[in-house]
Amino acid sequence: MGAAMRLLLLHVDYIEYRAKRKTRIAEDVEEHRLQGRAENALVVFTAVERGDGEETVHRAAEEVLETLKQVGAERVVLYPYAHLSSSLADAPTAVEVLRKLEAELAERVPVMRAPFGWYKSFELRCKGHPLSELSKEIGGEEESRALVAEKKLESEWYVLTPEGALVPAEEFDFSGHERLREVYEYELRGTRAAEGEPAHLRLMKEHQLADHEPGSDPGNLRWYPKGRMIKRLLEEQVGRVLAEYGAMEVETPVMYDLEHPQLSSYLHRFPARQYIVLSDRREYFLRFAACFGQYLMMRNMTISHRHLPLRLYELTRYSFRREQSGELVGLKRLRAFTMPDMHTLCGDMEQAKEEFLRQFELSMRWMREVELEYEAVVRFVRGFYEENREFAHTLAKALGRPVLVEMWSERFFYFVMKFEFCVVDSQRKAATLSTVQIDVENAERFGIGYVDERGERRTPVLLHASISGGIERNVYAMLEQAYLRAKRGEKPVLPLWLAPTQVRVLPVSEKSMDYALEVLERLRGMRVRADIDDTTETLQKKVRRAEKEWIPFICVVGEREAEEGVVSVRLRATGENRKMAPEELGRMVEAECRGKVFCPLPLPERLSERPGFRG
RNA sequence: GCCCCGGUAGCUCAGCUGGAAGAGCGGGUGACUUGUAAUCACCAGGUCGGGGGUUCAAAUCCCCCUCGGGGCUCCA
Repeated sequence: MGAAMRLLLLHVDYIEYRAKRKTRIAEDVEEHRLQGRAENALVVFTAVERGDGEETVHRAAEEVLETLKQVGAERVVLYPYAHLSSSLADAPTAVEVLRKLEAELAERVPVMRAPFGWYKSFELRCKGHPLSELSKEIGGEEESRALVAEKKLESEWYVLTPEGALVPAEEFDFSGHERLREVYEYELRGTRAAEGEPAHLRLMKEHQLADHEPGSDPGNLRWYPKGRMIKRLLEEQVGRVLAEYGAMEVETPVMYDLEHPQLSSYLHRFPARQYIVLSDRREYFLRFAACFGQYLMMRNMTISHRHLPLRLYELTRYSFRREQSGELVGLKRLRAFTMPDMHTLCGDMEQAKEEFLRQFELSMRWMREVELEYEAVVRFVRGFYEENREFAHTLAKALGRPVLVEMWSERFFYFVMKFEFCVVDSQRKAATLSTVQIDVENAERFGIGYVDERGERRTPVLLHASISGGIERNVYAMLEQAYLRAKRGEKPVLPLWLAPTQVRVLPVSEKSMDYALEVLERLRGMRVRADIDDTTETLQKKVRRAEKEWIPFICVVGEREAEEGVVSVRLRATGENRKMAPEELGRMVEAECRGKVFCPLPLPERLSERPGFRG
C-alpha cells in the first residue's frame, strides 16, 4: 500500500513562486499567498498519499525540523508537489494534511506554504552542499499507528497456574512444563538460530501433500490430492464444530475498496501488508481475514438483544497477507491461507466473557481432534486483567495446566484480551493456531448495533475467533509433531480421520489378487478409505511403501487369509499383527473416527493407476 | 523488505583449483510369483533456476533477476 507522505527537501539560497492559474482542485487562499519569496529556506516539496493522517503529519514535521536544524536553514517553505507520488490522496484530504503540517511546523519555525492546486511558476537556487537535497518517505503501513505504538509497548510476562497463582515468568519453575518454557523463551527472545529447515517442508513434499508453486507469488502453494483432502477434512470438521456451537456460516467478498472510510481506518490499525488489485481505476485490497465482510454484513442486520450472542463465521479461502518475503515459511507462514473466521456479537462484557470461555473450550476440543500438543498464551491489557482476575483464573482451570500470560501496560490494539494456542516445532519455534480476541473498538467503528430490552440502540462487544487457526498451519503442526515423534523413536502418524489411506490391502502375489479385491469390496460400503497395492512388487517392497506413507492399517492377504476369509492386519499404532475379518477392521476405523467428517479416497484405489505428483 | 546461504534428470544428491554432465530412487519394458521396510536386467529422462558478462573454453568465475531456506523484522 502506498500510505506514505513523500517529501523532497532542498536547502536553497532563495525560492520564488507565483500562482498563475487555478486547476479544478485549487484551494481557496488569501491574496498574499499567491506569490512569495524566501531566503535561506528549506523547501519541502510534498506529496500527500492515500492514508496519510495525523501520525504521518507529526512524523513529517519531526523530519523536516531535524533537517532544518542540520542544514541551518531559517525557515520552511511547504510546496505541494503531486509529482512525487503515483498514489495521491484526494485533494481535500491533501489540503487538510498540508494545513496541519503547516500548523505544526509554525509552532517552531517560520513557515510559508504555497497554495494547493494552482499552476505556479517558481525559481530557486539550491545550495548544493551534501545535505542540500534529500528525499524522504514518511509512513508506509509498516509504520502504522499500531506498529509504532507496539514498539513502545511495554509488556510483562507471568505464568498463571490452574490454582490461580500469577507468578512472574522469571520466577516460575518450568520443570515439567518444558514446552511452555520454550514458548516463553520464543516469545521473549523471538527466533533463534535454527539448524536447517523446518521438518514439515520435506514431509509435505514427500507425502505429496503440497508444494511451492514457483509460477505464483511466493507463499501461494499448490495442493496435491492427498493434501487437498486433508485440508478439506479440516475445513469441514471445523465448520461442523462451529455449526454445533451455533455459528451461522456466511460468505463475503475477498476484496474491498481501499478508500472505504471504515475499512481504511481499520487497515491502519492492522499492520499486515495487503495485496492490491486494480479494477478499472479503483484499487481494492484482498482481505486478510473475514472481518470486513462480516462487519459490513452485521452493520445492516436487524439485531435485538434476543439474538445475542450472535455468531457469524466464514471459512476464508483465502485470507491474503503480503508478508515480507523473508518471513514466509512452508506451510507455517503463507501469503494466501485458509482460516475459519468467526465473529460473535455480545450484549455486554459479561456475555463476552462467557462466550470467550466457551470458545476457549471449543479450541481445546479442536486441538484434541487434531491430536496436537499445545500451550496456551493469554494476553491482557493490565487494567482489564485487574478487573477480571477471577475470569483469567477460569481459563487456566479449564486448561488444567499453567498458561503463559502477557500483560500490556496500555491498550494499543483493538482488543483488551486474547488467548492463543501455540505449538512448538522441530526448530523449537512456536506458532499460533487457535486464537480469540475481545474487541472493544470495531463494533463502534463499523456502526454495528443492537436494540436492548428498553428499545435503545447499543453497541455490542465483538469477539474475533479462529477456532482452528490457519488450516495450512494445522497441517504444518501435525507434520512437525509427527517428525518430533519419529525423532523420539515412535512411529510418525496423522490422526486416523485425516489419513489419506486408512487401510491398504497388500496381496502377497498376483495369485491372491482376487481375494484382495474382494476384501476391498467388503470395505467399500463402510466409511473407510481403503486402497490396494496391485503392483507386481515383492511383498516386502509393498510393506515398505505403505509404512513410508504412514498408513495406519496394512492388510496382508494371501492364500492363508483367503481360506479363512480374514486379513492379517499390521497395526501402525502398536506394531502388532492381528488376524480379523475385513468388516471388523472397518468397524474399528469407523469407531475411531466417530464424530469426524469423512470423505472418500482422494486417489485411484489401485496403486498401479495412481500418478505420482512428485518423484 | 534488508543481510547471509542455496537451486545440477520427476525426486534426493555427486561433479576437486574452468577442459566431453553422473549415481541412487522414481518412470517405461521384460524376467521373477513373491508372507510383513528396498528382486534382477535393460531403456528413456538434463537450455546444470533465468538472463547478461569474463574466457580459446563456464554447471564451475563476475553481475542482474527469480525461487527456496536461515537471520533481522513480523505473524493465523
